[in-house]
Amino acid sequence: MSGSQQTDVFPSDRPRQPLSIRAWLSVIRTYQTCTRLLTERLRTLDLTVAQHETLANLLIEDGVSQQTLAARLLVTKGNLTGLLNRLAERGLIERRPDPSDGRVNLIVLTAAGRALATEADALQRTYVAEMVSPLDEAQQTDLHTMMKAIEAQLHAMDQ
Amino acid sequence: MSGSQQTDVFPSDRPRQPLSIRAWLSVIRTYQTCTRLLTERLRTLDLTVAQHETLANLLIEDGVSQQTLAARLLVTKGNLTGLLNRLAERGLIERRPDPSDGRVNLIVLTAAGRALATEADALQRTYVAEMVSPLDEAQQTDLHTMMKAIEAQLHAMDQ
DNA sequence: AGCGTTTAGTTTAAAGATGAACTAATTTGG
DNA sequence: CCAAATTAGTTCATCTTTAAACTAAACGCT
Repeated sequence: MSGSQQTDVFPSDRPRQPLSIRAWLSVIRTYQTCTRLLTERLRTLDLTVAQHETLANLLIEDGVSQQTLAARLLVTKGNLTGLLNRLAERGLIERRPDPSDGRVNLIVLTAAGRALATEADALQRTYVAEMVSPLDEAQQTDLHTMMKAIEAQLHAMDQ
Repeated sequence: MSGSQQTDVFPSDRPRQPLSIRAWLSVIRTYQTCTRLLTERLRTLDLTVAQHETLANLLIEDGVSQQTLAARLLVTKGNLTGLLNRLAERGLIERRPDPSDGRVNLIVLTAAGRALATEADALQRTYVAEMVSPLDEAQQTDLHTMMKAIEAQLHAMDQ
């Protein structure tokens, strides 16, 4: 699935569409292309994007409950159970009982998990920096601002 | 999964991170939030996002091969087989043999499929327009330009 | 004509994702 | 103090997705 296939790929931005749709479709396509390429690069570390995101999140702060982690990752708790099972099988994370609440698992990185997460994090930083390099600082700031505005609007729409 | 849960959700944009990472993380989060909300809305039409995207693409032009459709949707052909199976079971699309090439299925919308695709398309336009409304026209144009620049860079990186 | 390659589509195994139903532990109110 | 409600996590059915192996048809070339 490597090798540029922006072949005939059809005119998704035909002028017929309103500006808002064209703008957002470009976000969708770019996001998907970015994810696909990141997937390939993470394969060198034997990690999927979902696994990487989980580890990266734990690298910032571990020792949190599955609920908290699921909220941060924007995934369902059912999904997270399977994700953590696979990471635990590989010895990258551990579930520890919370002494103050018998229902809770506290999720922590193992040493191996922390090492791998650090590698993956470096890979991602390099990748994103390169990908975004055509934009100057002002544009990157604008992009961030605009996305925050849209996200706020989405939360407002989800009354 | 409705109801705003931008609860404690943790400081994903901590100043520690470089600007490029913060900017791109905001794209990821916004994309995911957008998808989640669109999923909810499409449920009123009994469509998943993947199904809607397939139908929307066929609405622009049908009578194309599965390969072509897969390339347009940025999904694998194996994925598309299952997707089309489910849409065909519901009578929304049809596979027609290509008289000029015995290997090819030409995918066409049925009348029901066209009607549903049209409804979903209207829903999506309204949704995206509302979501993007905090941005003025110039910003929407900038967003589109920036995404195209990043996408071009990604294709360059995928030598 | 015929052999080898390419191309179209299906199938499969594994991971990911959701929402709903379920179990177990904790909290809350009376 | 205890029944009811809430919360944490797992399990399940369903759908999405990928990569790889496979079948069948078409093409290319000598």
